Amino acid sequence: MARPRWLDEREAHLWRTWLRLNQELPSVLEEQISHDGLSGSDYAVLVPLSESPDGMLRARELGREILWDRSRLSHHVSRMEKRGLVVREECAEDARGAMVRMTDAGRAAIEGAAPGHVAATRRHFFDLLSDDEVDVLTAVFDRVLANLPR
Amino acid sequence: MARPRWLDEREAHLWRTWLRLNQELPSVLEEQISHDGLSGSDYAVLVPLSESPDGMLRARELGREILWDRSRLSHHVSRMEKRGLVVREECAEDARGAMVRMTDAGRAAIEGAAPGHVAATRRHFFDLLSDDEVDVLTAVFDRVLANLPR
DNA sequence: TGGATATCGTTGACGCATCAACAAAACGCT
DNA sequence: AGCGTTTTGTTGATGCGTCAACGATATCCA
Repeated sequence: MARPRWLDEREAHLWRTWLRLNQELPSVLEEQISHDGLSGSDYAVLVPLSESPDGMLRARELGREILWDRSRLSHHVSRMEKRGLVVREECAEDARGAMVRMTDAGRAAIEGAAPGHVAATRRHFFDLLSDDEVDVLTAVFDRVLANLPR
Repeated sequence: MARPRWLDEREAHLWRTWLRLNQELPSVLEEQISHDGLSGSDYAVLVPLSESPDGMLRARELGREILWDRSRLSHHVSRMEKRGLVVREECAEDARGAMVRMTDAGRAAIEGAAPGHVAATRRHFFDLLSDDEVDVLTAVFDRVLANLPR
């Protein structure tokens, strides 16, 4: 760890590109989502809710899905609640728990935003990839993710 | 744009993995950098400065390199200045401009942090990639980046 | 059963990012 | 030269993310 091998030119280029892409692509997609009155965070919260049976998840579960800590989720749910996108309810089987339920307005919001978001995702990402490249990226990302701590 | 093709299962998997990786890998690396008393933002600012001739860049240039807007850079430079990592100086050829110069303490900080950061980058990323995969990722990322608006 | 421990969600404080407004200086056009 | 426009950097207000502390409940284990 004291004197690691430095990155060679190819690696350095890839790394810079990766960093740049991670800054720019999300911000382009965020901007697209915002046209429909949602932030990227709103969208992240609403997706798992929309995929769940009653549009409802326990806060803990929801946080686990999107990798948010409890505090961040609680704060953001409060804001979304004020805007009428979700509501909190008591958790039947665990009195500590809180359920987060999507409102009709919430469902309408994400259903309105999703097509544009998917289209943007295609336009800026998938349309530019060959099938083989999708395979390589999937393999690499899965491997890197699996190797991360925790 | 009204009814785009939805993502198929392969694409959806890759997309979720990509989102997850973009959340987790930076946070793992940030945590590593923070061991050396720097934030990821500090590091981002110090890298271009350390690569520039006198450890000095015009604010505009610096912001362009790391894709930060002026306001963010100005605020962050103010904080770094208080901590003695950089100093502001007047710009000779443009009286509007501001130069940002790395102090000795700033150089010491990034030189102290860089080896660990590079090691972490290897451990969590490059060590897991084959040469061919580096090539594919480079090609893909360059292409995606070139296709982004602006 | 009871007391220690762990988990869950909320809250308030703080730091950082973003946005709009601004002043100063440079540029462009006639 | 002169006036409008553009660029540059700073500032203050606002909103979000993170952290530590907390009360409430559930779980564990003797």
